[in-house]
Amino acid sequence: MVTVGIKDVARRAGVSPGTVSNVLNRPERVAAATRSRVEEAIRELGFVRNGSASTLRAGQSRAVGLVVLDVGNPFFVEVARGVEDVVSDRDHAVILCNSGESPEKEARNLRVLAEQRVRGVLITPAGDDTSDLLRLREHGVAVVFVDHSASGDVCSVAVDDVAGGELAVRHLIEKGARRLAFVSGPKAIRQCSDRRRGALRALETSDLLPGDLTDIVVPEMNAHGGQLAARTLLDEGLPDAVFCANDLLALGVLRVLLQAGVRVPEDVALIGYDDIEFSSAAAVPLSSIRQPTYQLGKIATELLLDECDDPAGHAHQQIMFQPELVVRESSG
Amino acid sequence: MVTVGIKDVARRAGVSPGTVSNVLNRPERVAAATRSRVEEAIRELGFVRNGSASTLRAGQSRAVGLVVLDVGNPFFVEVARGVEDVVSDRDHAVILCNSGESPEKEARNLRVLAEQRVRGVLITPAGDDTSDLLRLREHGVAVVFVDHSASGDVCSVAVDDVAGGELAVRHLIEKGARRLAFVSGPKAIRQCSDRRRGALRALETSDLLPGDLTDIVVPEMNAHGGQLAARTLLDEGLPDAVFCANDLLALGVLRVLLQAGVRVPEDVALIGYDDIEFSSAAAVPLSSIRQPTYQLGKIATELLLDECDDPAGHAHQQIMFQPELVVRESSG
DNA sequence: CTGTTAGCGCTTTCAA
DNA sequence: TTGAAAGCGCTAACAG
Repeated sequence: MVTVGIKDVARRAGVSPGTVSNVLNRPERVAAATRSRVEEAIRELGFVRNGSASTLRAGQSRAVGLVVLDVGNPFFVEVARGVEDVVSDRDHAVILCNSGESPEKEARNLRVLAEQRVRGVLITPAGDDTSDLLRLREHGVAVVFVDHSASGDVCSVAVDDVAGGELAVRHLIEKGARRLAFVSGPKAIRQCSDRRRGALRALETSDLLPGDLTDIVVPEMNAHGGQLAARTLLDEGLPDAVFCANDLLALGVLRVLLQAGVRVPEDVALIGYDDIEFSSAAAVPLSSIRQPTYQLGKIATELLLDECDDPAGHAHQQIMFQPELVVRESSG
Repeated sequence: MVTVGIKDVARRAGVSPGTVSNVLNRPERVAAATRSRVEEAIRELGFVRNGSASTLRAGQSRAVGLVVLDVGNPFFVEVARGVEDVVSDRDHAVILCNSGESPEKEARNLRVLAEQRVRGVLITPAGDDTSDLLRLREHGVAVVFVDHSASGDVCSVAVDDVAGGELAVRHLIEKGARRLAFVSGPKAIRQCSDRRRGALRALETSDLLPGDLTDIVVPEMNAHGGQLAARTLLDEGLPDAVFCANDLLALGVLRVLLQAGVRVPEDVALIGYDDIEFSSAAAVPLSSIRQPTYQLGKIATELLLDECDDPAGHAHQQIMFQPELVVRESSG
């Protein structure tokens, strides 16, 4: 095992360690000839800068944390892509963490990120208690909420989920649905409660009553959760239409319904949320609510890094996008 | 911005910094009373250990790197789940990197991981030149190949892709296919070339000739690549059956074929690879080759951490799983 | 433009 | 069982 430090490089190039550090961090301050001598020594020796040492000395790293609810969900993968693109443009790294919708796992992830002294954290919170996050900020870690709208003194980039829920359910009602079901994950997840509120709002502007919407809550917002929900639906009597809080749930519901011989959309209309790529390729192409997913990640990261680069001159912003209805066969 | 160090904790608890460090790292060596006093001080002060400092001092971090070809591919997400489970059991962290099948991005990722002084790297290499990786090992970073079989002095966990390719194509031939196409990403990706070799082997054991298999190579192994391939197929004349190097490609092919009015499997039979969750829910449920994906990640990580914990007593292992044919409608 | 120097916060002998 | 002290490798003043 070889360990090459900045001193070894300095010796080899016949300069001081400080100069090597300058070549690494502020190359413009070093004479071209010296610089190339140092660069050659670095190459010859296979020197790799010790990130811990520079982070320790500089007081902060060149990494940001991204904490998502479910890495298995293509929605978050697309967000991550947006983050990654900006971050690597600015020569930083992303540490991707998965909270699996669990506040405990989220807290563990945040502890690790705090220990790593990341410059900032992009997070879709798993619960409604964001006090841990505010504590992070006191330690000098910037925070931006992703797919979650904040108030006042934090940046956030979100999509109007109430509007999205309303869009989905109004569409189902226009297609003739009178008895509806809403399939979602735990109510503590804001995306779920907001989309539900939107659904209720659509009911209000129709001749239906709140009681015409049945809630089915499952523990996880993935295809497995959807399958569970569909079985409940099958047991308790099918509604005219089902609105799922995301496409993964809808795909699971679709699968079980089709297996049971239920026709979609003839017997039951179905709509999901997020418009992930797989939805259009499903057994019955899935109607959904589309969000500017990549943009969410991209803009959130720009906000975060701007805040890190100039904390004083930074004004917190809350950005809210509008979602869009995509109609396909499942509700056509 | 608050900065609480180990010294502050020590002062508050009325002990020395060394004792605080012991509470953090070897609690059993500290008297119970002292320990709880220190723990209380930690809580009161909101102390978070500086990971850079401890990594610097200890010479290595408690993190491992995972470099995958495509985070957008559910196959790798499932691998990552296996990795994550083991790693968090052992109180380590994962730094997840995406090479996007590009050796350049891979090299950048490896540099970052080397700077972070990760204990080890789990990687599915993007090219066939693994010399960068061997260099990593000289710097004391353990390496385990995932979904890629190595020889002799490195650990690897893989699935027999030649056997898988053979399984897929033999099945298509048994179903009556005489003219076949193989859709894959760049040949430099080992998964592609191995699966193709398997396909040819199946041809050999039949009455078909190598010329009966047409190669369609697309730049990216995702749904978009599949769509491209399908258009080529449509232009150049359809074969009886299509074997895709992964399910994402197959899903893309399926979509374009169906849009063009081609019936699957009546006009063209189709089989993918990986058996990702979405495949069974596709417009025409997709036949595929199943691999023990989660196990791949889990076992690779165990091998890696064992090597890190006891480099001397560690014997390198190459583990090879056998894949399994899953027949669904698309080739039924 | 380059060298010297003083730590960043923590771990880890070694003594007490 | 606890304390004192010596760095880990690097950066950022400051001097030259």
